[in-house]
Amino acid sequence: MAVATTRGAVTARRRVTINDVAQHLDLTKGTVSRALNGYSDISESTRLKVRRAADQLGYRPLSHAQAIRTGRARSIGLVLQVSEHDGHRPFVADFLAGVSEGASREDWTLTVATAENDGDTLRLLEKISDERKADGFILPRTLIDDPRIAFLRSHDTPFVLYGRTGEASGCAWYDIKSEDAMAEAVMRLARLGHKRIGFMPGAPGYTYAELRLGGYKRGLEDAGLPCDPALICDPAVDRETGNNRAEQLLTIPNPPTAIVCSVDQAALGVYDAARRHNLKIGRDLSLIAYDGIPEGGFVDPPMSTYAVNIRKAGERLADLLIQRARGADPEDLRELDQARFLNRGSHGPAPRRTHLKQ
Amino acid sequence: MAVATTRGAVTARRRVTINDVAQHLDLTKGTVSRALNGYSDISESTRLKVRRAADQLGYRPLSHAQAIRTGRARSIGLVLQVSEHDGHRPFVADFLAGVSEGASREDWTLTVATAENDGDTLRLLEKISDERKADGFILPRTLIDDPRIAFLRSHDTPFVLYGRTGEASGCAWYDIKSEDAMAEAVMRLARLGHKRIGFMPGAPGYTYAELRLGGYKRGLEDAGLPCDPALICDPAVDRETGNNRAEQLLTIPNPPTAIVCSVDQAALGVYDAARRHNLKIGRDLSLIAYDGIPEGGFVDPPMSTYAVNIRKAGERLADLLIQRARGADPEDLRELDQARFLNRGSHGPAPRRTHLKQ
DNA sequence: CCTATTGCCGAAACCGGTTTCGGAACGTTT
DNA sequence: AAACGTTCCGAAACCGGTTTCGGCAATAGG
Repeated sequence: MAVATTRGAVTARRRVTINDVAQHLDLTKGTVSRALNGYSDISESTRLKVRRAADQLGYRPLSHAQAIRTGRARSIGLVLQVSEHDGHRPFVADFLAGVSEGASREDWTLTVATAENDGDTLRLLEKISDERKADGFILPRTLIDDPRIAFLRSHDTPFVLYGRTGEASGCAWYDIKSEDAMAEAVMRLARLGHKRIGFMPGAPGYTYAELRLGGYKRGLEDAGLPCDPALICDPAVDRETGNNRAEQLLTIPNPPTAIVCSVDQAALGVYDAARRHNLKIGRDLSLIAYDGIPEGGFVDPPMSTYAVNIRKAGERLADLLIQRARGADPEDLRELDQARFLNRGSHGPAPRRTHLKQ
Repeated sequence: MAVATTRGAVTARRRVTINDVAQHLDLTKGTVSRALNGYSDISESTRLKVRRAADQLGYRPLSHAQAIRTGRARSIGLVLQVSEHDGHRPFVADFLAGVSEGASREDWTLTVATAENDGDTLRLLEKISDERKADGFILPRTLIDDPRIAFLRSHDTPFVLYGRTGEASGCAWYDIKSEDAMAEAVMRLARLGHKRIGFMPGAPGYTYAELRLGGYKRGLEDAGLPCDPALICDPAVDRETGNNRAEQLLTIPNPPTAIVCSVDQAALGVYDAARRHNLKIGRDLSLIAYDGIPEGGFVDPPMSTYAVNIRKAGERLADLLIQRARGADPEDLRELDQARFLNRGSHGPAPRRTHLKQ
């Protein structure tokens, strides 16, 4: 008669434990463990015998049995904050793929949780960390003043930031030089004859928003153009707000002939506003944005933008976190990468005379 | 002098273990454990004392220390297959939010991995299951003949399907009655006077595609319309293919005046094709799709579609899996839900005469 | 008043690994 | 031949929990 197991099925196939392997070879489990973990006090011949027997018997150590002694669960924690209207959602799949790839390369796994707000996030970080379901965390979307950092520090839990931060001392991070992209975008437009170049900032509070605004200003400076505060609209990260902010920019006296957007999603709204004003994007109004969302390729004309390899970001972050959890100095764990320009149809020479209704 | 800990920092705050709690109360750790886990052989007064002391000391059991004896890691496994061009990507964030919510409600967590192909998927399922990083799996996007099912069965690992399957005996699942939505869509269009209603199937091999096609056919039958094979185009799940398939439908003799799409993303392609043919969606060509992606609200006119509460799906699936892992009979773990119709502008009365170029 | 039952907790085994320690076997040096 | 050093493995402690078992004391029953 079949025996019910804890797994809920009726077959009674017992797990192969390290004891089974040891018994099969007439060794002790300690020896088997050391052999499999590459200790130097095991002879090459027994090491081989053990590895072969383990493979043959299909032995796979229980991760939590290992964790109890080693203290490491071999798991990366990731708490995603998914707000209702969030332009960053499309990236989630790619980002996960990258982190997962980077994790499994070192034989780690990924523990994911989602939070609605900041309080939730901290609560989840604490729980996952306290129960040691993860050995450390990747913190996406770094804030200028990020409560997660202080929190994890006080909990003595390793972490790696996706995005630099203000007080970054002792922090490991990976980031894209989006400020360079913004500066370069301004230069491109300036070279095409644009004198009035508007800017649409990203969500306030986030480090990237500050950096990209700085990049825009640097670009103006490099191009020898004045910085007119009226050309910098209010922040936008989604299509609808982007639409409104573009409206704001297009109705000032002497409106811009080009707009640089911090975020692709918001740039989609610029298309809407342009249509309303009878402006043809790429001819009457130039546009360069940032992120590289797939939708940017489908609009008419396709959007010129700086694309981020979000998957690679995830991969690198996973690698950095694992090193950090293994004790590496955070100061040595910092990487910067750059975005790739997608030269498409949304930017062109400055129009002779402005087509804008004044 | 500060002592370096395994966590990589320099503070030396030792973890509070069950022994600390026991010692603090002058009890044994066994008693503390039983008190915290609600055993009946512990008096109410000590139970209270223990719980209070645990809270006060900040005791939180190590999940893997528990797991080693109980055999349960309290973790839901999820292997996502993220192919390059995948219409299902936008859902990932919502789906994760749902699963995460359902998991944490029972104090479980979520272990996620991503795979490139079927082989990868099976390999990851095996690894995660063998190492017991997860107690069971949620299997999204059920195939008619799904290799994951046989695999997990043979590995004696619990699972719950998102989507029914062919040979579903002994399987737990959650699904949306998308076939009903398709049938209803056809009825709506028929009531609006449409006689020639086309259908764009979803990805072959998936259960949902088969079911939705069936729903379409049932709808025709209910409406008393003949089923013309020429009105059923080849499958499409992304915008570009949808565009091509729509072209296919619009160029047959006596083309349809309405199209029902299995997938929103593909329906976006129908907009492109219609524009090319100078057909105004909602007037010259009616369209009803399925999924409820956000982009559907931004196209012109907004897309009429059946929206799925993907977050709720994740939540229910998490709940079902946990029950399954706790030993519940899979036959009792089956739920059906329905999609909600978003009555927007992409469908309308059948045009008097066809506007299509023949 | 003695026995049977019940309530409640201590003691110890147990889960499946890892790591430390000591010592047997063998070769090398004086 | 004795002293010493290496190589390699067994034995046992250990990690932090859970679960089983047995026994003491208080209560109930006859």
